[in-house]
Amino acid sequence: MGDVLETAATRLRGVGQRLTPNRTTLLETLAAAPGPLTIPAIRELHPELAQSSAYRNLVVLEEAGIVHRVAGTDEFVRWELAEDLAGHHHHLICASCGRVDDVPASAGLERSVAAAAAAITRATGFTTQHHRIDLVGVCRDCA
Amino acid sequence: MGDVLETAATRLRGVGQRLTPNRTTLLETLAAAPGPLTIPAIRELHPELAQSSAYRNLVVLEEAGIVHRVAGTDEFVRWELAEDLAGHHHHLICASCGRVDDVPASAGLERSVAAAAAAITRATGFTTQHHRIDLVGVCRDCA
DNA sequence: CTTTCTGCAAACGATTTGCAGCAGC
DNA sequence: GCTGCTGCAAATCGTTTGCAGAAAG
Repeated sequence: MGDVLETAATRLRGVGQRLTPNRTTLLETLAAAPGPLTIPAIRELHPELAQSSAYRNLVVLEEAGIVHRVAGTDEFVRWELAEDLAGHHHHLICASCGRVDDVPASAGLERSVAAAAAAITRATGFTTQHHRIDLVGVCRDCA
Repeated sequence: MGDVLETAATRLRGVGQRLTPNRTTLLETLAAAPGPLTIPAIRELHPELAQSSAYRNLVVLEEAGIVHRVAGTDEFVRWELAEDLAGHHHHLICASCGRVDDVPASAGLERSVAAAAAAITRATGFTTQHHRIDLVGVCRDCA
């Protein structure tokens, strides 16, 4: 975590920005979460954070390459730490309650995806930079 | 295609609705597309379709299990035929132009995903119903 | 002091909805 | 007729932005 903040400070400075208290709060919140969070969820944990600051700072953090925007199933955008800070992972999406949790990527699966991506590049000319795997189902709590 | 319309008519009737000209247009457009479409894209192909009718009818078709809503990278929701009508596939998402194309799923990859899903159920209690794999990169045209 | 950051309130834009008229049964 | 469908225009709501003051360097 201290690591995340330090990296964040460096990357922000590289874009001419500072690591402010609001931004620290955002990063600590995302780092502690089991999966990507919506802005309402973040603000529920930290009501003192003004809505506009949350939105604005997440955009700044995104431009600095520290956080990442994730599209879920519902109408809310979700945010998580960038993969080089949080590690590569996939998402478990509960179709019943909308909750999104991280799962570490398995080596076998990664290998299969890489092989498929290579075949696609050969066949279509599409170059894969990264991938996104979501398992949609029912979480333990909703079962 | 005639098949799709016939199935659609049946499923709509099951929900107390009809297969109208507007709905037929929507389904034909989605069936002919190489990937999921945004509503603006659909309306560009068929400007005679009123915006509200497009939104409203896609919701009806979704409730009837004929089409499916997919979240992309940009702010627009995209629509495609339900998987039992279009076949299981994954998505190539161009990070540069936002375009989304379908690719057939490879058997090896599907096997790996199934194995990973089984391991996750054992470890976390999450039950996977289906999955979503997106390869994000640069399409041939943007390269 | 200059520049960035903040929070309020207003603006934006994709999507949804109310309503009056039209079409299918 | 009754019920559902359509299109217009207005409302909704997550998100973005303008602006004036506060904080950092």
